[in-house]
Amino acid sequence: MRTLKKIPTCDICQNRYKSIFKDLTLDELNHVSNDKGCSFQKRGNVIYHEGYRINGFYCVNRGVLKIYKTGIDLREQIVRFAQAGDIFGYRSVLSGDLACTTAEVIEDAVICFIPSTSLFELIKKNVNFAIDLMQITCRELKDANDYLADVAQKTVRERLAEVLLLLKETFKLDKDNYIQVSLTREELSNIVGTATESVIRLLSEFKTDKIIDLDKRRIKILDVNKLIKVANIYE
Amino acid sequence: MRTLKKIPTCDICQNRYKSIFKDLTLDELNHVSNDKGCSFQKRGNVIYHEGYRINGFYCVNRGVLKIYKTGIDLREQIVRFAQAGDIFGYRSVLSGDLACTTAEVIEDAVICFIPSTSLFELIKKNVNFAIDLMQITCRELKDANDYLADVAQKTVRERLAEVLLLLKETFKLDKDNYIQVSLTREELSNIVGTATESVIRLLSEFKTDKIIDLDKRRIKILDVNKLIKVANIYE
DNA sequence: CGCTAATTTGAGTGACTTCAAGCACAGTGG
DNA sequence: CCACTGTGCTTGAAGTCACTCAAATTAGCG
Repeated sequence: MRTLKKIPTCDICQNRYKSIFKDLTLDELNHVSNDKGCSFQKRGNVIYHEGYRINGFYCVNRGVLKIYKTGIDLREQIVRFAQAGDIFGYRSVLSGDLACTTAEVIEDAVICFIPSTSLFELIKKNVNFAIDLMQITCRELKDANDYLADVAQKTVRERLAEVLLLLKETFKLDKDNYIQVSLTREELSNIVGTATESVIRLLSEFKTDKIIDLDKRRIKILDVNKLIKVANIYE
Repeated sequence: MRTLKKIPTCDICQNRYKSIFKDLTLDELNHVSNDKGCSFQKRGNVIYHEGYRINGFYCVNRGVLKIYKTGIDLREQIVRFAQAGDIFGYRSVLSGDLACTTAEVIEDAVICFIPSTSLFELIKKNVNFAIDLMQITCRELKDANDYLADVAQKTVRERLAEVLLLLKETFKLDKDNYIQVSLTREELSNIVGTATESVIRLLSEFKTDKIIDLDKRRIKILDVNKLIKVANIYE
């Protein structure tokens, strides 16, 4: 961890208009900018730990984090990712209880910290901000419920296929059409909710079936429709 | 469904102070009371269907509902219950998209309907209401994430034990210490995320082990500590 | 009407199958 | 050299299917 000397101010932040701060006035935005802290964080760094109190929330300037719960036998269950423009840690601040997840950097990141007082001020001052915040929470809630039903009902094979599609949507593709995120097989298994070996086996099956292509940790989806079929998704 | 002639007004509602409306002024409350509709609903009635648009949210005056998602093969996944004082359907209203769950009555209920315009008015007028609403959403989000990790990592046996403990907390006990809710084995399996037969088998195992007692659909927890052990819960 | 008969619904059991976890171990590469 | 990936093998948990039994609903009908 390294506190940045040159803190990226919010008004010129690239993520401004796709972030929760999009509806702030310039004045409100500058307030946030003044109140916030900012740091550089390397892969593996933990921003906050499950069970600890946090007195503010975080906004990702760049980089990627995994947000996970620690289950039985210390096994991680990844519940979501956070990348440029995303906020995390706000749930604990809003509900005033301890962090129920851990946030860990998986791609070197620059992360801003906004104290909870600023958050509540914004909610009070700017109703559109409050509604935006609710919508983010609601979106997360919907995703969580959707995924809950999947995990409870689908096979590991179906879930892995679905997770690959989800990763594709979340992280977009690089120039070679590989999904732009580097996850270990274990991390993948911690999203799907299965054993690492199962992920390895299924991935190589998918590769044999020409559904995906693998290059180390990089994954390219060759046949989206087949993958959708395997994932058992209609709609 | 039957529209009630005598609508229970919010100001004298028994659930007022444990509901989302606890921080409203009397004036605001009367506004809600004027805008709302109210109906009597029998077991089996569906209040709204997954995939449909709803232009308001619901508040339970009395009775119990299950809120579920429909997964593959039309199998239900119950994500939560709603009972006296609880609101439901608000997520779709806030995020402005289609209902992602179905709400069905499992114990004859009286349900009020508050149009979305009233909801947004309240958010704009009363910041404490807005914060309360956020906290409810956050609580639901936490529960969903917690349960996601469980379903992904725990065995059916552990999950059933956990669900029984959850039901005990949610529905309290009657005079004979039975959990005050009547669920079919299939509904139980739709919470746990397993086959009906598995629930039946495990329940009778728990009974043999003197952990619970069964009387038709009624369930009594005889040994909470044992159940906690089976559920693999520390903390 | 009241009283069976017929049908449906839910609970429970047993036999069988399969998915996926777990373990042990062998590469591989940063 | 350690963390990660990959493979083979075994085993057990849990799903599926097929069925019985009991209770509750509905239909039939004298």
